[in-house]
Amino acid sequence: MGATRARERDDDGRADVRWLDEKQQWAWRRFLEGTSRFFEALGDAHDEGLPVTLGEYHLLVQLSEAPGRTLRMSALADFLALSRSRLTHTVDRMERRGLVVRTPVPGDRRGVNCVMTDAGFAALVDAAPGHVTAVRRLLVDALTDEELATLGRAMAKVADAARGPVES
Amino acid sequence: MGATRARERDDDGRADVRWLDEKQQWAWRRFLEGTSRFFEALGDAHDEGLPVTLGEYHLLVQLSEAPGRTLRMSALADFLALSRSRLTHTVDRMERRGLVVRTPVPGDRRGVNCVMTDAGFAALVDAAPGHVTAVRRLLVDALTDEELATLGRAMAKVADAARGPVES
DNA sequence: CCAAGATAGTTGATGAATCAACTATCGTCA
DNA sequence: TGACGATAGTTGATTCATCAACTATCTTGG
Repeated sequence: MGATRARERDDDGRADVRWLDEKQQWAWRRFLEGTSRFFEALGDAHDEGLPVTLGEYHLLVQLSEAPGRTLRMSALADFLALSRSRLTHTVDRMERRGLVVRTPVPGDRRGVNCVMTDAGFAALVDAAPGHVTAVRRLLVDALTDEELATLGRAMAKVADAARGPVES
Repeated sequence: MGATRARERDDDGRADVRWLDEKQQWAWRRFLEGTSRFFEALGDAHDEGLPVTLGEYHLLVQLSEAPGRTLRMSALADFLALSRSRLTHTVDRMERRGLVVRTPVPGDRRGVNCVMTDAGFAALVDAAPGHVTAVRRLLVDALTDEELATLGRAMAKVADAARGPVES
């Protein structure tokens, strides 16, 4: 529900949709194109030269910051905004390559911990310079400090807007 | 080259990587999480209730604004920042559903035009209210006018940064 | 005019994402 | 205690994206 709501336009016309004005449309399209090109370019930077993909990199970053370099699957899924299923498959692949291992969660026999191995940490260390350099070139250094700060604030709001209203 | 460059750290250490400071890192992570959640939520809004996926919607929008509701495959790929291959497959699927048709390009026998059908236009009209409502809720109405404007300007710069520096 | 290279688009194989269905464990309330 | 719903995670089928290889046409320099 929610986003689906505005679709009851069949009974008596287009209803009360508030379209975007020029400026809004412009900003929205810039956002769309910018994110698309940004993530494509960043992904390319990882594919050609770095030992882990962008998604794997973010997963390793989360683990590297967790106590014991360990995080439950569910916590990892939340942090990375990934579906459980997708995380399972991703961790499968990374485990095969020896970057992480699965261990049982002590207190809860349903739970599975994902633990970064030394090889995983090495891969992270290996990838970090190229990653950061790319993020800098594509985002941080492309903007003024104010723009970057505003971007951060704005995207925090957007994340909130997207996180909450699944229901209601 | 370029993003790949910073990976020659094997000979004498970490080299001269400029890491991100606190604020930069914060902004970057907000950007990452925000975009991720935004596109997931917007995609969901399309999946549950709207007749076309988000990607198909954008394709139809481009066609709807082109003269004759027609665009060459290559132009479409550029506008949408899609690979040729991906566009071919996407148009395959849409053509099977009758949303677009392929026709030869008059002057150039290599070329293929993608033409929106009436059914395609109807699907666009059908999807538009729900789409716009979702974009509003998730982005436009979540921000102040200034934030949105700055976001647009910033992302235009990001798009530039990502578009150019493939080479060099 | 023609050979070489560029451009346009497709194809099919491989790998990744998604979805629904499933097992297992946990928590709680009667 | 034991039944029921919620939570944790996996599985396998399907759908989609990606990549390299390929055909066909066009363009340009000699």
